[in-house]
Amino acid sequence: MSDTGRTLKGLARSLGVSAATVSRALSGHPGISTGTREKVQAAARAAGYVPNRAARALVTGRGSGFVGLVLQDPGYGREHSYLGEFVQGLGQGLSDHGVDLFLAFVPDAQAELGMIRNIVSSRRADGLILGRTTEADPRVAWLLEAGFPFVTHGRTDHDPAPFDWLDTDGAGAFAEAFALLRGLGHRRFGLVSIEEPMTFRLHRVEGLQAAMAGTDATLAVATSPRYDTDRRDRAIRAMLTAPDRPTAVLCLFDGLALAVLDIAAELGLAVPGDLSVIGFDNIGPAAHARPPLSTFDSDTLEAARALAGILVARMTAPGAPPVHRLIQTRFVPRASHGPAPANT
Amino acid sequence: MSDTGRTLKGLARSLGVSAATVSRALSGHPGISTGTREKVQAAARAAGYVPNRAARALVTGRGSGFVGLVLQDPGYGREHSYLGEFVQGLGQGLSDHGVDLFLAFVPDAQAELGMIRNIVSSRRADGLILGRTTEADPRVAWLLEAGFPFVTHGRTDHDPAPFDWLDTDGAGAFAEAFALLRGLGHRRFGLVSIEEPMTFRLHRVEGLQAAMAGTDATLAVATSPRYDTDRRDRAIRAMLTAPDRPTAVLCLFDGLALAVLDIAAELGLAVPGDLSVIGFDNIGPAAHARPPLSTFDSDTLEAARALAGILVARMTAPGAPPVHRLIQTRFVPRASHGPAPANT
DNA sequence: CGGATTTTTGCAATCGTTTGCACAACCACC
DNA sequence: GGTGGTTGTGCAAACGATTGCAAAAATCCG
Repeated sequence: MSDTGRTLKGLARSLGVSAATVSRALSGHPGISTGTREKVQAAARAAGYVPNRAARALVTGRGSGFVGLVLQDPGYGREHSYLGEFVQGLGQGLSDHGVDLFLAFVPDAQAELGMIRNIVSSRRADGLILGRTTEADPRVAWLLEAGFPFVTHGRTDHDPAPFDWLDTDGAGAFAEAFALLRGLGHRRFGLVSIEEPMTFRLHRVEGLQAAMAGTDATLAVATSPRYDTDRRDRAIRAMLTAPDRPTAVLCLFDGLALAVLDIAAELGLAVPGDLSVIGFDNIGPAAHARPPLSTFDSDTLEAARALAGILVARMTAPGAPPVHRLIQTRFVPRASHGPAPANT
Repeated sequence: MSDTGRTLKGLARSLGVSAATVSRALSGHPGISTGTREKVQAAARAAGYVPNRAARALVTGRGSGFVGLVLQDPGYGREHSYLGEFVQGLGQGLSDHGVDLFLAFVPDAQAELGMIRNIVSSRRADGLILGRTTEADPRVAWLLEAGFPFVTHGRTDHDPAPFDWLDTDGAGAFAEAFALLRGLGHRRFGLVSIEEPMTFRLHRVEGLQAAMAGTDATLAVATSPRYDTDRRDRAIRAMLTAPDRPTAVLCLFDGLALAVLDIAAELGLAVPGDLSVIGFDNIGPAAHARPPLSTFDSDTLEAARALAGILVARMTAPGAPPVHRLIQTRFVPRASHGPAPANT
């Protein structure tokens, strides 16, 4: 047999010991003499032995060594820079713990749920990361019932949540943006948002409304389905051509803000002279927009890395109390906001 | 036992047949009567049975159902939009074939090679995708020797290559760019490039040089290490302030072109009045640059999807002749190029 | 130096699936 | 109703690792 060094058994044979001894020596189990342990470890290293993952996973029942991330195909849409950053952060965070990231792509929400079930049943992953949470998220409900380790990026309507989550403080950011613009003399505000019941929308809007409460500021809202650019543009155009158009517009995320910038230019509105615009996320194009977009940086990379850490901790200690982490954002002032126009 | 429906054996027991029969019925093997087959399939569906991947992989020796992509950490640098698009394309292409994508992150080239060896030895993946090839790529050499299925995005110096690759026709694009600018009256050209021996650099530069041969056009070259923005900016600045500065600059990729745009603005050079700039890749920010960047679109998403298809084909037919695919680029004319200045 | 104790090691079962081979059942034909 | 040929099914041995339990070896102690 030529499997010397490739398999446990082969390695054991070439050393004249049993497979059990080799296994214990390599995994640092007690009950192995220091001499044998060192001999085995040296031989394993020399032979370049790497345990077969499938075999290990099979016997231990867990330990595929993967963490899964299920992505809806149009979900991250053309938001590739976000996806790239998120994935890279996760990968970095996981590789510190010797875990690999596995990605599954599905066409829609229903397929996503099916895929999650499939992953759990086939034991293809030891844990899952859920992005883009909704208020009543069926994925969360199912995983909770299945008792499978997971962490969400974003909150749901559970309170307190019996699972781990990490979220960015959108409410705080929007309150901060309001205060800033208010201080610059703005009184008529606009909000460009989406229709989907994502929790990040909820929190940002609530943060804004809470900050506005008690002031004499007004709010016009433009919403559209997330991936319908036509309706989005129509809604924005309507908002900007209304009689009492806002002088300051907050956008749920940068993609919307960039659209506002384009439409403002098309309508002959000067930014920030006539109109202030503030986004959220600080995606790549924001810095290169005309004018460069003022926005909030949520450090996706770092958030993803933290998510990875939380999940790994959960997988190793299933019983630990849930971890909830709210990440503060950082305002990135660029050139798309300024004082309210004089004639207001 | 409560494993009815969760495992093959349990399913078999509840049906009163043997595990072998269930296995054959589900995997469509011949020699099973239609009646039993349908009964088994129905029961499996009803019970939501999903085969355990580890067990299957263990017995078949292959078939972990994963394809691996190893990424160097600073490798894709801040090029997250590229990474996101690439990963998404791969995922889409693979999921069509029931294969999942798995990502491993490593800090440097040496670790990457180690990781590849590790993946192959542990049978964690059935195939690998290699990005960012260099001319003499050690990963390729090793995988070739190991006889492990892989496909590269980009060529190496093998000719003809005894493996599958897919690449974008950078030579063609740069020749096209030269012809275009030449037709607009430009005679003094600049090239902003990097120092690393990536094959995409080689091909683009060769394409440009071949197109220039026999003309009276001149070429100034600015190079720097890929991720050293200081040296990059100094090199660009030197090129643009030289006595006979170029009137048209080709950039190896968009990131460099955006830097050229910034530096030109800083130096008071009008684009495209004084200087034409053309990039490559058509990344997100290119469309939002000032002025919007003329560039070449290589449709990363589609390329990645094609890569996935090539790899799956290779995994199922290891002996087939190597596939080589050169993807044509599409010029995206925007506002950063124009006729040569009059006083030249 | 013999027995008790502790250490070190090996045996064998197990995880869930696939698959070669043998066997049972059925049909048809002479 | 034997013989021969299909067909459909089950038995059992893998795949490569982990681990409870028992046996063997080493150590200790009086």
